[in-house]
Amino acid sequence: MPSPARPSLTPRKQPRQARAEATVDAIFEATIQLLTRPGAENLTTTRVAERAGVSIGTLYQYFPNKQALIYALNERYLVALTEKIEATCRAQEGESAKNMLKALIDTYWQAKTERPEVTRALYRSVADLDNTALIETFAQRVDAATTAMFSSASDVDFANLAEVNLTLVTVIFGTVRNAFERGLDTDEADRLHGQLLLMCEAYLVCIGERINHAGGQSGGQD
Amino acid sequence: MPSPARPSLTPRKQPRQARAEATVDAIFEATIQLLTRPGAENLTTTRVAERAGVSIGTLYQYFPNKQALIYALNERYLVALTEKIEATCRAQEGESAKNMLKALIDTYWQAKTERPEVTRALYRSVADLDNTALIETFAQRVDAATTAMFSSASDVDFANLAEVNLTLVTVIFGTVRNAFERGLDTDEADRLHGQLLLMCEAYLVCIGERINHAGGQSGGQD
Amino acid sequence: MPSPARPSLTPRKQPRQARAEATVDAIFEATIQLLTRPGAENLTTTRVAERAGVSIGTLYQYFPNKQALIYALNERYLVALTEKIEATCRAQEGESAKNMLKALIDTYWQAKTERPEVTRALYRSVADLDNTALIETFAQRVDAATTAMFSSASDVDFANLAEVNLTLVTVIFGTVRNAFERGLDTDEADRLHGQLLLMCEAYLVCIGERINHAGGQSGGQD
Amino acid sequence: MPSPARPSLTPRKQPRQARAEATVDAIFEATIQLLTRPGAENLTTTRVAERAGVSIGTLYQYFPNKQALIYALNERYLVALTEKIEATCRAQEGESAKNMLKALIDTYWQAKTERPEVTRALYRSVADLDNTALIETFAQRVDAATTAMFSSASDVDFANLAEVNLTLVTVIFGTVRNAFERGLDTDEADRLHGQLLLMCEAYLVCIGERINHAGGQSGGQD
DNA sequence: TATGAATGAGGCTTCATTCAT
DNA sequence: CATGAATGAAGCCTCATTCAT
Repeated sequence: MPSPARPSLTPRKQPRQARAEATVDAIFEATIQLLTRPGAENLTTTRVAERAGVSIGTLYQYFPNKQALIYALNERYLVALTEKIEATCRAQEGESAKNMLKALIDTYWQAKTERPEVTRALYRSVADLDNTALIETFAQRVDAATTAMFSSASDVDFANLAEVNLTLVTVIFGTVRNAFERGLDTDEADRLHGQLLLMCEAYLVCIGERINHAGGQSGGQD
Repeated sequence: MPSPARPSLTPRKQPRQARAEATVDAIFEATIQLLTRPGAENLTTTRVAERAGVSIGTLYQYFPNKQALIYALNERYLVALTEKIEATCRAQEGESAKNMLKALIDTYWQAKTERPEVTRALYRSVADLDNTALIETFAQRVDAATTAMFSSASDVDFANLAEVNLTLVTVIFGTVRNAFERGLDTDEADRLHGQLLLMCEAYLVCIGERINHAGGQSGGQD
Repeated sequence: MPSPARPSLTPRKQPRQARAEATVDAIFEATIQLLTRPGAENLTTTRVAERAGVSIGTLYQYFPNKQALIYALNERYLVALTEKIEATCRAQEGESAKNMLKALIDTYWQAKTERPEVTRALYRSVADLDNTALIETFAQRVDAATTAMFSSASDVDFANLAEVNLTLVTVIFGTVRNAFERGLDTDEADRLHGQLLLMCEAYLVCIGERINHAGGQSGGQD
Repeated sequence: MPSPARPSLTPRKQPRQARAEATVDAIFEATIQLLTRPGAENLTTTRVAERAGVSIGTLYQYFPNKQALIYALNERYLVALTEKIEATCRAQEGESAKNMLKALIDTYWQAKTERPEVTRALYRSVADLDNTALIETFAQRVDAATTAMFSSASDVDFANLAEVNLTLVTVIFGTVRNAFERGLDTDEADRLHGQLLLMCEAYLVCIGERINHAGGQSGGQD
């Protein structure tokens, strides 16, 4: 993957026919399979094509180069992840902050945990890819979604929403990833999961925002 | 790069003469330089040797293969980081939990921030290296150090030290890394740094351990 | 080159298109040419590809490594040699033992002599190759062929065919190779050729089998 | 082992002191050990020196280059083998031809069989060495020895001693080597050994020389 | 559009050999 | 004399990519 004169990362053509879409899917699937096998560093376009059951020429019909393939794969993953988070955020509109935290943590934790090898593989795959733009794009979408969610909390009024949101999002996502990389066993992971929620709640209490444990009755004039 | 028939990652020979030690240092330095340049995926043994001002053969006298070089570099970094943390922990013996948290976060944050490109480069460099063992070794040393520190806190008695320690360590390290990867500007970073400390303190309060918030006011003669 | 974790010696892909077959032939031919030049120890994949007029990548499309190339070349040679011997054996069915011996010796002698540099080169090329299996396979085919031939001899009935066959085959092939390696001049070689035949005939007489030197005159109803 | 401008093959200096002789012996022994291990193709001067317990510099004090080492090793082996054969020949002076044949075959067979891996290894080691001269030198010595022996046979008068001698020597040495390479089991080898002797005897009979099977009893006036 | 044979720059690594200490 | 750090030419092989069919 030589980087000077970085080539286009956008797919070469959009699959218009069903057949083409199936091909692209097969290629993605093959890539993931190879990526999640030991020896993933051996990911080669030839092997991807082989496993996808298409010729190498066909692969290059859909992706102008290897980086574009990896980029597209990560994009796909990030889109799905982001959409999950957005869905969670929408579903929590108007809920209590505590519920929001719980839902956010659960969603992210589960997303990272359900196919751990895939997560790990994707982390590795982007090592030498300039995916800053990708990351940023999706970070913004996530920030927007969580910000909107928290601003609708039924029981809290955030004085400095931006700061709190950044803190929570950074802590949650960072902690989950770290937990993930430490290879904790299920038991430890579960307990950590719980403690993370506790910590985030404690944070909200601490920053002086009143959480109406009792529900909305005490204030509500907002 | 971990594949069946994993080649040895241990250095080939220990430098015995002073000359040899200088050589190894030059190789490490050259590796870091190449790693922190854009196009880091182009790290090649040839270029490392070139930049280190030694022949390629000399490089291979000390490292049996490219992976071993990267591995050794990471080990070196982790050793230094771990030792810093251990020093911090020892220095905080008997202090208040709040001071401990502050010291721990500061130490780690600074370690990651002072040569950010190096940090970033090392993260990337290990992408396809089986460094699980390395990580685990140092995670244990760090856990031991922080556990010892927290257990000596002057103002708190942890009912479940292991769990609390794991939580704090995972949250702090994960958050710092994530903050770091998001490429926050200095201002955001500073605020996040503060909020992280706040959150950890709040966590300690929340789990029911009594922290003397009042510090001096309740008694004052401390 | 046989080492632990022996790499595959089987060709990588079968040529499907005519173009590909020509390529493989060119590679074989180039290998032989390089092998038969003085300095044969300098056989390198790069030079083979160069002389064959193909790129080094193409060579590796068909042979997974250098050993596989040498192995395939030897296999090819042994197949040809074995087939020649089998043909000779078939042609001698029902002949007299003496004729059989003559035909066998002549065939082998000629096969070794007609392109002596090739023979010599192949002997050298396999020096560090685990070709035991190859040798064994062809030794068995040859044994089978000669055994069948001798068992059909018109004038002899072998009491212990297996032993006699092994002896004759080992002596003939060993002697020819040795004669060959001694670098005898034509004259010496010719005389040795004759003496070898004589010796084998004498052996048959000696082991008590009746050879009808006189042809049919003695009776022949046996 | 690059061959152009073939460097000197003669040892650099003769060991004069006992210490030096021990060093050379250690180097030879180490070479044989490495040569007889699987992976013998990996014979390197560094490894030889290591195993011999001397520095690489010391090795080069005694051998100007790697080829010279291998050459010297083979020379040593051939000298020993030749001397064994010469001794046998001297011991058989005046004996019957049959006894001579038996002694010669036995000697050679045993020499090849007693350390088969060494034999095999040496065969391999010379693959890319121009040892023609070596071979020739020792072939001549052996020829001289066997010729002298046969000419002293008590019971035979060779009309064409040179031809007979060449034939016998070529057949015997070639057959033994071939038997050796076929990897025969002990049983087969033993029988072949016997048959080879038989064949050589039959040859002598056949070429019209009278062998006094009865030994001296029939006349003794010779 | 699909195929797969061909390409070749360039990566990793070895190892015979030298020479300053 | 011995040592062993350093050398660097050169070998093997991979793999992203192209293009004729």
